Amino acid sequence: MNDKLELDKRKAFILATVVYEYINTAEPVGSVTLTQKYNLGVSSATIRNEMAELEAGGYLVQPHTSAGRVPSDAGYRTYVDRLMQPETLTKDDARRIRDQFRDASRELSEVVEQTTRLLSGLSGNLAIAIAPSRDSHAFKHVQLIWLSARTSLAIVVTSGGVAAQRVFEWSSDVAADDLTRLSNALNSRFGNRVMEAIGANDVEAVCAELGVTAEIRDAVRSIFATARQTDEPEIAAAGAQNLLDQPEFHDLRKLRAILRIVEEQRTLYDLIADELNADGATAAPDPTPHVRIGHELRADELAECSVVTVPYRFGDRGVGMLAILGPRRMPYGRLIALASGTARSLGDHLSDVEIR
Amino acid sequence: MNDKLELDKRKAFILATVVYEYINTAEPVGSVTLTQKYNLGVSSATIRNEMAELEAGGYLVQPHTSAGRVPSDAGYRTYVDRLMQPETLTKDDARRIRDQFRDASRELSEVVEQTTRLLSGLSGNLAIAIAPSRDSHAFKHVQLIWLSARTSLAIVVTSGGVAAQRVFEWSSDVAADDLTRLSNALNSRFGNRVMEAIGANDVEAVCAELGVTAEIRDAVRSIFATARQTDEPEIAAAGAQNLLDQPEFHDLRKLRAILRIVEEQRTLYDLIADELNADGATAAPDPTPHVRIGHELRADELAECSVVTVPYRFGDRGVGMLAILGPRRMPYGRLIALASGTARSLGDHLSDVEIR
DNA sequence: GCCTGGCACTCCCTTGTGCCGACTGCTAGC
DNA sequence: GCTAGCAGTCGGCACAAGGGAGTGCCAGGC
Repeated sequence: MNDKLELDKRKAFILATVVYEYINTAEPVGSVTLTQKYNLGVSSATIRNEMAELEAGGYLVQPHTSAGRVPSDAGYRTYVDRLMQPETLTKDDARRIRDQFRDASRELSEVVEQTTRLLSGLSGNLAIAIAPSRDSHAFKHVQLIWLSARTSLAIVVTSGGVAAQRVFEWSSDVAADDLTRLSNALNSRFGNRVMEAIGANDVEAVCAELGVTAEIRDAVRSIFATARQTDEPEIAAAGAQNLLDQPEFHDLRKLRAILRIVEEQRTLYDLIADELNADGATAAPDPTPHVRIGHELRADELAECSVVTVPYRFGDRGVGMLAILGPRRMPYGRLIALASGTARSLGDHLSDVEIR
Repeated sequence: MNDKLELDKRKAFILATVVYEYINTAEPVGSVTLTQKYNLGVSSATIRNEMAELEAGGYLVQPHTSAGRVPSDAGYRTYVDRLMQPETLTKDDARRIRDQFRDASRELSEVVEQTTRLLSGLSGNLAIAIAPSRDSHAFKHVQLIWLSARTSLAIVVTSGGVAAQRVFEWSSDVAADDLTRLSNALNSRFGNRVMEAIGANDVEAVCAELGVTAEIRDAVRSIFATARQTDEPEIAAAGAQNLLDQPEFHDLRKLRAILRIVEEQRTLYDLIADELNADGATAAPDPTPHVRIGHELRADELAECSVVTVPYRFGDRGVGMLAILGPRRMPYGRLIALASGTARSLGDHLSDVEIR
């Protein structure tokens, strides 16, 4: 690849047109097609020369000698960064997004799941969403509920809703009053604190002050740990069957490889969350969609895929991630508009739902 | 099809062997293969005559003139009902099921989802699970929690855990005491009643007795309605990518048709829940797995599929459903054992988790 | 110096053909 | 009632031929 190749106006136009045409037709683009379909003012021979140079520059590749040209990763990259027209949401898409969130669930994890379904339906690709880490939620309430002398229910509520709930069975009788006092103490101590900032030590300190049994102390510690749930990020994906429509996935092996990645929550998370962690949960996320193309994804199975990611905010600090995964040959402009539009609406919806 | 054809011992053995062989190889079975691989004591010509009669009787079909035989729906049906050996769980499968439930989640919907993953992994097919209807849960607790003068959090807990939670914003100030009194009244009135038996009227009656505002009354009514959630049954599916391995689904059109069904929660529910509703939630379910084969599923797209369903119990009355969907050419004995073993373990786990 | 028409060449893909192999049904004989 | 043998059928594979799309290059023109 020759990075020094500057694209003059005509080369840029040809490259843009090849990418555009290939995205729409899935067929390698030849010089004659180009001159016939687009008004270039020069002959196909000239285009051939230009295309040869674009290939030498690393922007295009030829599947085989007598075929047309197909964009390379670098070709797509240039297209996305410099050549394509930014798009805005179509009226119809905007309406569907609005409708979806008007009667969306009020429960965080359900909203996230519904959003992947919406986004996969609109985009015709695979949609993925990561819920904001519970560590960034604000603590709202804990309630230890007396069910019987030997059983209690514990519930922890954060700004995202019920974050943990668990029934405990005690080895000795427990008084309802004690549970209430403990609940009140925990609530007044931790009210509105970020979950991340509530450690096991803090919980134990409160328990110690009230002199509750070791059994109850352990129970409370464990319910707070569950509520933080730092280990398993919540992630949802929908629309894998959309990929079947794409000719690049008619090869079953490729399809399988991709589905395997999607099936593994962990790899899927790693794929999408790069930028989430880079930003850090505290910094305000850059709400611009990011595009990663082919090998930029650093996974051989995804060499023919691209991913559009965009963060969405949950309250003041929480950040989640939306993503669209599809073939490199995806309509970038439209998908970027869809992703950022959906992320915005999702953020708005969540600030409605958030417990303040 | 000729229902009067009685299967003598030899015909039965030949049919069983053809089904068995086809299940294992996915290739039409010819008379010579049969005589060579299995000790039949007669020549291939005799087998040919027998197979011709089995075809006339509707048990076998020929994909084309010069091909071997393949079982028909009726052939599989006879195999499943009368010919095959019942299997028990292998030690290895039993261990994996045990391991899974040992550290499974304690939250109902999560358990259901994890179970589909387990069952799809073990069976190598698509696994589906329907959570027991919340109508059959027992009411355990409602708590109206004062967050601020104008906001409250309402939580309804049933035997299945937190069934509903919602933040309400009031148009006028609300006293914490009023919320507590209302919570107590509702709890003592409804304690342990089946959710199904708690109607909007009952809720309103309690509210009227305490003289709460219309706003609060509506809020309570709505949170109870959400908790019952009769409309949208909870359903999970996992392992669709397993179907890619099966040669019958290498045709992308068929695969698409099936994925479309699985994607639609509603159709998926209808597919599995037949027997759930037939039994009624009150009757103790027959814990024997049911098998439906090909056209018995009453869906053209599933003409080449079979489904194994088995109910599992949740507490005394609640019933959910597990299912395995795969090609007709599935190892029925093994899958039946897996399904019923998993259903049993799931039921046991749930009675641990259930709030009593 | 850049552009263009023309041409030879390359390679894929489709179509057609022939052959092999698998399997059946039938018949005559044991 | 069973069996051996045989003719017939059909799918699938290998192979060759032809068409088509597209390229690179070259010589000539503006």
